[in-house]
Amino acid sequence: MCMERNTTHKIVGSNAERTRLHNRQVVLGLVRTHQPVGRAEIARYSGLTTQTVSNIISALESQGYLVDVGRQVRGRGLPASQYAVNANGAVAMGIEVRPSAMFAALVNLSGETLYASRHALESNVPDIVIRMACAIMKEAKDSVPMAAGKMLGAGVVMPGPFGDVGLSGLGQSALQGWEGVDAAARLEAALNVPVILENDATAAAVTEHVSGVATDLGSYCYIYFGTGLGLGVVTDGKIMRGAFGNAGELGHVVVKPGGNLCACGNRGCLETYTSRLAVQQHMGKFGVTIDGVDDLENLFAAKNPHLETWIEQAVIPLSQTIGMIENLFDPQAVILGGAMPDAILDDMIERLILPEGSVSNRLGRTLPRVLRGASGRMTAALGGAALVIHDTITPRIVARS
Amino acid sequence: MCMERNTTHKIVGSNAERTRLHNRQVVLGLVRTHQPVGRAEIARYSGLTTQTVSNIISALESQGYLVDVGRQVRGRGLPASQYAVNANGAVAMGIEVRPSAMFAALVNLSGETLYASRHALESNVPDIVIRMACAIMKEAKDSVPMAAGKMLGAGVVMPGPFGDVGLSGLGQSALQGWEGVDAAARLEAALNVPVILENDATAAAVTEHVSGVATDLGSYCYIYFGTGLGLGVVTDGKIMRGAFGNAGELGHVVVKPGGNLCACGNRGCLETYTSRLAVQQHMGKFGVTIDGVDDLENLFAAKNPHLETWIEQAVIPLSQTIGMIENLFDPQAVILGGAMPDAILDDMIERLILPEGSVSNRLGRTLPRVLRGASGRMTAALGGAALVIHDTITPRIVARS
DNA sequence: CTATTAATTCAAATGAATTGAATATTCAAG
DNA sequence: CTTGAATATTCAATTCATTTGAATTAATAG
Repeated sequence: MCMERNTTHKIVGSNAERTRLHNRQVVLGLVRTHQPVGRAEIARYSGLTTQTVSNIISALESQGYLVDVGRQVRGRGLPASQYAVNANGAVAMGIEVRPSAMFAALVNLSGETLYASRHALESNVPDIVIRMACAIMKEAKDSVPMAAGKMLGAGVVMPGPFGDVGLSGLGQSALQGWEGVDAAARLEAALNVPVILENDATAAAVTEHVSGVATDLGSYCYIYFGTGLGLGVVTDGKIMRGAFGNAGELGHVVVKPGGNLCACGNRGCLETYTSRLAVQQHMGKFGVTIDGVDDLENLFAAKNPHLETWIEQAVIPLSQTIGMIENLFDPQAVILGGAMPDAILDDMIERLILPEGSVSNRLGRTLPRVLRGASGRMTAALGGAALVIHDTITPRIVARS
Repeated sequence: MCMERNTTHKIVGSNAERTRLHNRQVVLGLVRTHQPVGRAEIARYSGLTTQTVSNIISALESQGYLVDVGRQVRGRGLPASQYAVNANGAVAMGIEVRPSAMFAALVNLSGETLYASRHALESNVPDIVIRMACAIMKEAKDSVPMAAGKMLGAGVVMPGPFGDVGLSGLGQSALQGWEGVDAAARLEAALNVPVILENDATAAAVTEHVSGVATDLGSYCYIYFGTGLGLGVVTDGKIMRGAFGNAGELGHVVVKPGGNLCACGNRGCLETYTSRLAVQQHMGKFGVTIDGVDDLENLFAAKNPHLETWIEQAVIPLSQTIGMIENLFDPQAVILGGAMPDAILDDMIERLILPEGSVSNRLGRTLPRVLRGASGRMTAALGGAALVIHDTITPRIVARS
């Protein structure tokens, strides 16, 4: 039971201004993935004329998004002036709201963190959260003077699912007092910058696209270990949110009919086997309490046998789930990340027994089927910022060649 | 092991012509979903000016896509001229290629079938298939003279998965001699019309959008009972194909770890419980052979107890799967259809025990969670045609409101 | 040293949407 | 019954971004 998410997608007409915006994004996106790169080359990639690209690149350069990195002699003809994205040409704020704390990060166009913080929350009602968000924003701006006038917006990450659905109110994750609140609008008004609202898994997935292992991927899935277990999906460069913004509720997919009883009422939910909650419960049985990622990291480094047992068991439904994701989404790769130590994620990936019967089990593939993504407690906050950057970088029209 | 599918999506720039094309599609799509409707109303929906909409509608009318259905007095002001799509303003061909036969349909803009046929195939090597496709095309044109000059293209449906993947060569469904063949290009050259290549489930899903239960839906999933079991996914009006065109391999999702052994090597694939293959095998145990949809229909009408037992059992993993689909894709609805009799589909839907723990189990929903779609042996062929129509009707830019 | 190749820029043209004014038709008020 | 407000549509001129075609710059090949 959380705030409503407005995911109404409206079909709209296009005009010269939209065209311009779109082309700017196309050019920026192509420079990002091909940098350093010249105008003529971008023209070839984009299908635009060199003249158009030239105009756009001049504009982007004078606005500080791109930098000229000198000419590159490559055969005959006039050597092309090479351009690259100007890392500090713009910044974005990412704010993750959890029930008892807020995590925030200020990130630049290259995904580098310029500021990060954690603030405790006495309460998570809208007024308090919004006031805290403003304070954080101010603090970030003060500590990074360079960011002045370069703020693209804020990506706010809140626990899903959104709206009043069968999985709402499953305890720990819910925020109070947000029912029926238009969170994006309230935050936008208070912070005075564009605001994007998103769930943790999707935010994390986009981080990987902006600055991570998915930089060159257009279609991939991100399994996010948060409080529960989420799936962020990107297909053809587009984020998949679902009709009501609740796509990717991976934790409550049933992997073992008649298995463990889950808080949602189903039996055999993946979350009861493979998630932070699951590992906490498992370790609890042996009198070990886990408070954060650090605890897990230490236990793993100490080769705690109970933890190893858990991993061995957790990897079985996880392998099955990855096979399912592959067959349903046919991604270029599946990424694992979130609030799990890198070492454990790496270990899990090594132990996976990926099913042969999968469309991702293809001859001649070079990319591994499963990759490790960003992890740590800042992941979701960074993802919020990444979403904002993604929005300025990625165009919305994608046409088949 | 089937032909390669070119699903490379390229980011391209926009220009005046693309803008025009896009806006034409926007207008056509909005007229379709709101017909009968006036110019000013479309302007409001689309965000375009009335002048632009007026120009586009005039053009579409003179090209025969739209028809003026008279003025409608609705309060003050000049009564708006109402427009509707001209059902016979354009037609599309749908061709399904199966190992031993080809099914074809000629369909108009409203999704009405103007011609349908079945042709046996001695062999399914490219040359034979392509020659047959040309013959069918000619036959269709001859039998529907009205179609002359109105052919938008052909949608060719072939069994997936495409490429050399872990699920290839699972027997009955494979076509021979198509390895590495650029099927779309070959067909396009031979048929001399634009060709879209697609798998059965996706094609069926699009049928529902063009003329079925999904006319007003932007995000939905279609569970297709074909030889195997496929999932067609549409999110925000966009077809989800996956990175290699193989998204939606629902049949090989594991619903019961350690369960039935599947031809793909996995254990507990959904296909071994809920599919045409599964019902055939089940009935075979009792000496009943099933050759087509008709056989199933008769058995069901006769209340065959073995068939009823199968349905009872099949519905359990199906319910679980629908829950999974809901949680992963968050669709407005899940549609069931394909090579299963309506009566059986309806019965299955009635018997479903949909999980409570699903993001689709939302308060105040009006649409049922599961709908029955088109069925019958022509479904996939009709879907091919629907894809072509969808392509002319649906714009590719979708922006958030 | 000259011809060729390639990148970039300059200037004018094009195409589609927008803007603003004008016209047509109905409803409602006096 | 007349007049004014509301609504739909059209006409004409303008705007905006891209395209087109010619000119300029700079490197390599011969």
